[in-house]
Amino acid sequence: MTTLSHPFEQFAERVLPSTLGEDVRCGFHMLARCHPLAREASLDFAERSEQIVFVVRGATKLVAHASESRDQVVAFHFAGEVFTVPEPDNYSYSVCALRECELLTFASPEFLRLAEGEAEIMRQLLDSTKLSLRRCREKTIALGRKTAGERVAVFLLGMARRIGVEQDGRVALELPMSRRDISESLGLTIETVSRQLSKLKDDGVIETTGRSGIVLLDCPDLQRRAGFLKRTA
Amino acid sequence: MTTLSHPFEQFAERVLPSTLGEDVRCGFHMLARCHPLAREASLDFAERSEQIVFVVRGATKLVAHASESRDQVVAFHFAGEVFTVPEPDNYSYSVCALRECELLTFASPEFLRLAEGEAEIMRQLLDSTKLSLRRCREKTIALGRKTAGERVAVFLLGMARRIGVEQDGRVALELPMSRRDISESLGLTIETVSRQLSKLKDDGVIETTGRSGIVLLDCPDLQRRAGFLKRTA
DNA sequence: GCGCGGCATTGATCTGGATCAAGGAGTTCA
DNA sequence: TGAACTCCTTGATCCAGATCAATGCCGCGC
Repeated sequence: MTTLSHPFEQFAERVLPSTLGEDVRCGFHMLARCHPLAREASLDFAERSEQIVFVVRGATKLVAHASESRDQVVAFHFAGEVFTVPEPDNYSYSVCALRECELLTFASPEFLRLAEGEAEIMRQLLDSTKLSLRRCREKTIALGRKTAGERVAVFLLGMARRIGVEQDGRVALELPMSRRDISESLGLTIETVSRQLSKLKDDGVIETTGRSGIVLLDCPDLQRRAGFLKRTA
Repeated sequence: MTTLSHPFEQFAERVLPSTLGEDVRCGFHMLARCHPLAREASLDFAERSEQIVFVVRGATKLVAHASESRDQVVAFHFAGEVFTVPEPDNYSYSVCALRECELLTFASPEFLRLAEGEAEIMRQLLDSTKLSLRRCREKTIALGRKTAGERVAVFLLGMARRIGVEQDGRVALELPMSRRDISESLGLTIETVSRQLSKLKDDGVIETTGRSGIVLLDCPDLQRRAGFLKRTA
């Protein structure tokens, strides 16, 4: 990845087809808003229309505000991902930086007007929306039917697939989110998440280093603890 | 609505643009599979690719199977709606008829190949996927952060908007799903749902008639009980 | 390096909703 | 129209995870 290129270039390379006409490309460029975000800073779209967000660099959480001091982390998103922030209705949503971050945002109606004729972009948008939907449904299953231990196992396996580094069977993770973020994502409390992680450590399934480092020592065991369907291999 | 027309006609009228070429339209027709479903019958896509489903008539639930006897109702869908059933991964999904039903299904990859050049259809598909995503996120918030009482209130208000009949301030509902379906949707037990409904009845917020009839007498009160953000009117 | 502040862990207690266990009321079908 | 089945409601008890309360430890700033 060319780390020093302009944010829009990164977006274009990832999302826009190379055959795209210069005028349309320019339209997207005009529409793009760049947001450098410090750690813990958040983007609030309270008054605005649906937004399309591209994570140029860093890691983010999409948070829904149910009421004072009751936030639900709806999703985590990492560099290179595209996602949609709904306009506020029963809840208001905001995007918060887990680490220092660079985001590109587009007002959705204008984006769609530009993209409508471009089959490739529409396809990309549909794909990323379907990916979000799939993840959200899996979260629904976890929150509706799983125990604390299962939820934590599901979380670790999901993060391993997305940001893990495999090395001889083990997977090393550098979690960008705090225990609070994890608990607000899993519908648990900080204490319960901590206890479950301690239990996994005691059982020799994971190792932790500092606050954010986790090594998954036994993924098959975690898989069993996650309460997934038995793979009908 | 012309109740006796062929299922595919209903789909075409709702989803396909009137300007669509006869050959493409014919392609969709070839791809469509019609499924008349009796009450409680379900369509299982265990071995197949992602599916696009159109509800011609009736009411359905999308169910995820987490493990034996632990099902989560991911969504309800009513006549005229389009939704996507993911291909099985950690969970397997099925669509189940709440009442006698008629469904039209399409294998997603083939559908997309046909739709790719048709901006209007892609737009519709994106819109219905975003609607599913929005509802799924709201469910996530409910399951992650809300009490039993709040979840039931959210459920009733949601159903009121979708299948309620308003008459002088009250909203009459004829729920097509059982208490079990509701509990599996809200991540609760049958008993808890029943108790919460009884409480609402005692408090004069709703009235029930038979097993499936519910009248919402005081929607503002329900709104308060749902634990939504205060509307910053 | 060292001390400070916030995050994480660990322990003790409490509680909302699950589970277990009967009854009661709607539907259906003879 | 009534018998039987299924679904729903209501009550009693239990428990996973929340809440309350210290303590410990990492990481930053000086």
